[in-house]
Amino acid sequence: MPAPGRPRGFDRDAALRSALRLFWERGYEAVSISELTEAMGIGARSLYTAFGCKEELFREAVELYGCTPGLGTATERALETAPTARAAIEAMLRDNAEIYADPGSPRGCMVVLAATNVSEDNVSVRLFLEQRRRAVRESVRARLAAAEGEIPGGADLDALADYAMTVLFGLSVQAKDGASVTGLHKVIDAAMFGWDGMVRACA
Amino acid sequence: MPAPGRPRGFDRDAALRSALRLFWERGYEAVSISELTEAMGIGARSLYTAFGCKEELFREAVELYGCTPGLGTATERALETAPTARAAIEAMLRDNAEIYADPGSPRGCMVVLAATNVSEDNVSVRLFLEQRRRAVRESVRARLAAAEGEIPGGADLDALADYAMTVLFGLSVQAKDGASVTGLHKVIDAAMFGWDGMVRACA
DNA sequence: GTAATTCTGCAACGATCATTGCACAATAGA
DNA sequence: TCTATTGTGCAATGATCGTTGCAGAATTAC
Repeated sequence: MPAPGRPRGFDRDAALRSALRLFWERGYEAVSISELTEAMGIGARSLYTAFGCKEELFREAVELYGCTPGLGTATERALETAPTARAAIEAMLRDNAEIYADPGSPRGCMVVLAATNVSEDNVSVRLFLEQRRRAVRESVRARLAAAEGEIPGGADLDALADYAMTVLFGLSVQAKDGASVTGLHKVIDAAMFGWDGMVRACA
Repeated sequence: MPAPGRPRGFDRDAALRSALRLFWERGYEAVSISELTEAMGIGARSLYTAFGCKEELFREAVELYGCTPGLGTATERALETAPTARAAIEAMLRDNAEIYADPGSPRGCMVVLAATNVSEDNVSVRLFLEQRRRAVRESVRARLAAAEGEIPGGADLDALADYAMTVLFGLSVQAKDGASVTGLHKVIDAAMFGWDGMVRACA
């Protein structure tokens, strides 16, 4: 049963995907409504009717990024499926590295890079992504806390989680600067030595 | 001997410092000329007479950031004065961490954060900072190459340098998200285990 | 003094920003 | 067919963007 009124003349999901790519590539403020409408193939009026305003569109795009297989779900998936905490962290880093450096997509993580530079009017957008980053950190922290026996009791789980997140953040900048997938994997090789050393030191 | 013509009615260096802080805090495009003129205490016409245009002002601000003791010089200084490559990397990370989380300054590194989101018109600004980041990486790489005997011959200096830069980049994001100095130092504790493991693995 | 030079305040420039009012089109249910 | 509801194209909104022309002020060199 379709809703009453004139039906929408475009594919809302496809339009949102176009907006996602643009926001991901350049960030919130650096993308204008006119660029969005052109990329989405719709008029400004339709954009506002369908998505509310620019910020709501951005938030929807971020949500889509977060729940799209092969993009935002990689982290959660890695944390859930890996058999050990160490493997979970390594899988999170490596799977994301592949995504960050994928030649067919914007480089780096949208959640890390898409709202770094905002004016005073749009601080809320920056805080929105900051909160998403914090949520990822908490997922990582929770995975470490659930690793019975694997991590010695004296280990600083907060420090371990922050370390993993720091490397993850850094990978986004590296990818944006043009780093290759193999280069990122070598970085992760080193990073996992850091994990091992940290865990061993607290044994 | 002063130059002919009407003398400048403001302190150019002080005005540049004000612009630096603003650009550092929010980034290139998120700061408007009117905000700059207000912070610098001058009219728009004086800004353009003294600095040329917004991009030139930004570049000068970045140069100032780079050559200011306690800001951009920390990295170079750490690389030059530390007795070993390992100590150089650690000092670079720790000294920068102190700067990134300094409560009296904008959080994170200006070179890493100030031109992440730019429109198509200002790609040159992003590339300008990208080049500065690359230059830092080359300094790190050179310091590693100069560490005779300390690092085994089979070690991948590029990977080690990229790893150090990745952690350094990540620290900026962490600081921007509100991480404490002690939190950053704990991250660096873990990161240095990564260095040791990487070096030992290639022995 | 005069000329040359540089800086500054004012007021504007055209362009673009995100957003919306309005008339009309296109559907559903009655 | 009539009403209710929703989407769309057009054209505009006021605001702000970075930048500049111009007249006059302030200095040096002569």
